[in-house]
Amino acid sequence: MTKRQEMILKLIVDEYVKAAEPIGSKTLSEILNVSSATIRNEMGVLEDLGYIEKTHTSSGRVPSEKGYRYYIETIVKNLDEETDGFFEFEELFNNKETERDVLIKEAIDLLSQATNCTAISLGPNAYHSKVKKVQLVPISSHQALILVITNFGHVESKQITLQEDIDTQELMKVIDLINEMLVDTPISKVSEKLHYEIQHSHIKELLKYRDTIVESFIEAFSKFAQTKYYLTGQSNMLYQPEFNDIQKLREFITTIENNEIFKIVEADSEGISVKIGTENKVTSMQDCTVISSSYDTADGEKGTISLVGPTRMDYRRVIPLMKYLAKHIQKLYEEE
Amino acid sequence: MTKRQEMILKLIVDEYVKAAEPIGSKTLSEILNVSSATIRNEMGVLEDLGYIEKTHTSSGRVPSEKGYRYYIETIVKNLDEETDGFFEFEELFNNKETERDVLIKEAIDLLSQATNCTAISLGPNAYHSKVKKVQLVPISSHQALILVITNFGHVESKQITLQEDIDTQELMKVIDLINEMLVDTPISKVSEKLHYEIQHSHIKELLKYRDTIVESFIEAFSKFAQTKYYLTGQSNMLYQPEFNDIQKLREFITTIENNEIFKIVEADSEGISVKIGTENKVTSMQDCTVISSSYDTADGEKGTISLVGPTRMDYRRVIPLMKYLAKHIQKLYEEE
DNA sequence: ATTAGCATTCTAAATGTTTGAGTGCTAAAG
DNA sequence: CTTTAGCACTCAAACATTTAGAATGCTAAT
Repeated sequence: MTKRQEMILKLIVDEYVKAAEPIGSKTLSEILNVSSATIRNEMGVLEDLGYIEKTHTSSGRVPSEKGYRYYIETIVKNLDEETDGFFEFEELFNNKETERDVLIKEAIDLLSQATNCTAISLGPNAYHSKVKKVQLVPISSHQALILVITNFGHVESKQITLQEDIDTQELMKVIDLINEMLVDTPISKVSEKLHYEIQHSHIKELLKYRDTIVESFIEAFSKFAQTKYYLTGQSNMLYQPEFNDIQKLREFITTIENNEIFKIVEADSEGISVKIGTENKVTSMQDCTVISSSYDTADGEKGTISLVGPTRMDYRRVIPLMKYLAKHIQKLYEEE
Repeated sequence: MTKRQEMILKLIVDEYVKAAEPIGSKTLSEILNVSSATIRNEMGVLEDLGYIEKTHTSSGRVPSEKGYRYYIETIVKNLDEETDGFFEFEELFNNKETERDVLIKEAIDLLSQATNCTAISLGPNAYHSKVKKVQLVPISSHQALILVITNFGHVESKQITLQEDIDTQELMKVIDLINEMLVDTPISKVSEKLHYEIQHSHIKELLKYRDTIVESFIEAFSKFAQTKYYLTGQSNMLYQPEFNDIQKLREFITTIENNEIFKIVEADSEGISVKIGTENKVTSMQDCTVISSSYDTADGEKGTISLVGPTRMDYRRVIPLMKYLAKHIQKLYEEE
């Protein structure tokens, strides 16, 4: 591809992103100061190469998926890291007062607003955190609350109903033992350890109904494995012209409500990943691009932020922004 | 209104609900065994009275809001309480194993599925619960977790950062005092009491940085006041013909995403409330009906379940169902 | 009070017409 | 060999026209 052809491809992408309408030779001839016929010839070549397409015989050109791909790899990747210009975001991250999770949520809100796309944060789960403390709080004569706290301050609780004939003293002793047993155990190992130790300790004799209690514990622990997520800005996106087709709009909303969108988002995502159109496997998303950028937390988990929008999105702005955000969120974890 | 006119109104509503298309005189004449001309005369009367409308000069009739109102007040209200026929729901409520909150969530899911409407559960907040226990759990050298537990087993937590020069011993003493101070205090009174007592106790001298600590406490408590909600089934609803208008669809989604829907839902709602079309104040909802049914919890709070759907919905089935659900959810609270 | 009959009204779908933006190709000019 | 002017051609989108059918209101007869 010649330098000029690349320039034309770049312009087609840029203009199409702005206008949402096929770009004709006349438009480009005005920008490049060559005749429209020349542009047409060059466009013919680009079309043969598969970088651009017509929507019908006599329409202007739009970028193909291959065209976008080229644009991203060649043009966006070579941009100087534009760390500036993200003024609102900087302001956000400079506010040291706000809690980390709240900050992330706000950043995601802002992201969706700034891009008119749907933004998603897939928080790291606490699966590899360690147990800090296990506790039982009685709340009535036959109800109690199991509390589990991790070294990163996550709390999960599970209510249990106590059998009539249980001795509170005994129970407390059991909890103390369990506590001792589990402190500093990674959440992922809890179930295993609990089952094993109980066979070899004197809890076995201590408590008749230990099975139900232990199961309740395990249930409480299993909550840590659930990845927390936050999704926002669907409505921004719906006003984009690609969603003028009512059937597509419905399918998109359905996909989101059924959480199918996470099938796409969770996938691989080492660093930044851009999936254009049919590169996504979920059919209702095949007019969309999904950009995911992941970050590492201190405890070895990975979190991901993602952006879902029409294939026609402003990659030049969005990709650096996503990198910037992931970097800063990672920093939040490192500071802790 | 004569008996026959009422019958015709009922039929128009019933048929329109099924077909989603204006009902003509011919259709009804077949059902009622009178000529279409007779029906036309009666329809003329009903239209003059404002119960039905035409969509254009030569169309069939559709119920007006006034017509729906009459239908609900006169025809639905007089139905024998049809407690049966809610087979799937009964099954749900008979499962005594499941936790209450999960059960409500499942019921709401089923409700939206069974009606093709959006269903919402506005859980009671814990504003009037009482403090059962307050606790501080250190999670690192300069991080700690404030835990607050209510008599109904709700837990809220807030992470705090500890000043370098704080003495853990001192801090624990403060927490003990606060605990003593607050046990059995209703959440709604906590802030007041905390501020008052602290002026009159020796905590004042005990701890330099008590202000930040106290504020963190209050923040943790304030989380109880937030009403928890659950919303499901938007996507079901979008496939209804009233959402063929793309603009309406977009506005509806936006309203939901911005939580504006709660403006409508929360309102009054003693017992069951049915708001038809323009009776709702949010403009994007004026082709919808919102049905809310509330229940009392043991601790004097009110919870609400709501159903949002097109004005053309099957009131005969939905209204008894909503009553049934509210009744059974209330029972869940009473059993505890 | 009911109904048959009929002219009237209006929508929705099918069909035709016009316009303009854009293309590809050819042949001339640089 | 590259660029460009010129022209015939294509197609979508907007607009106008036609047609069929469903429903109406009204009148006059039952």
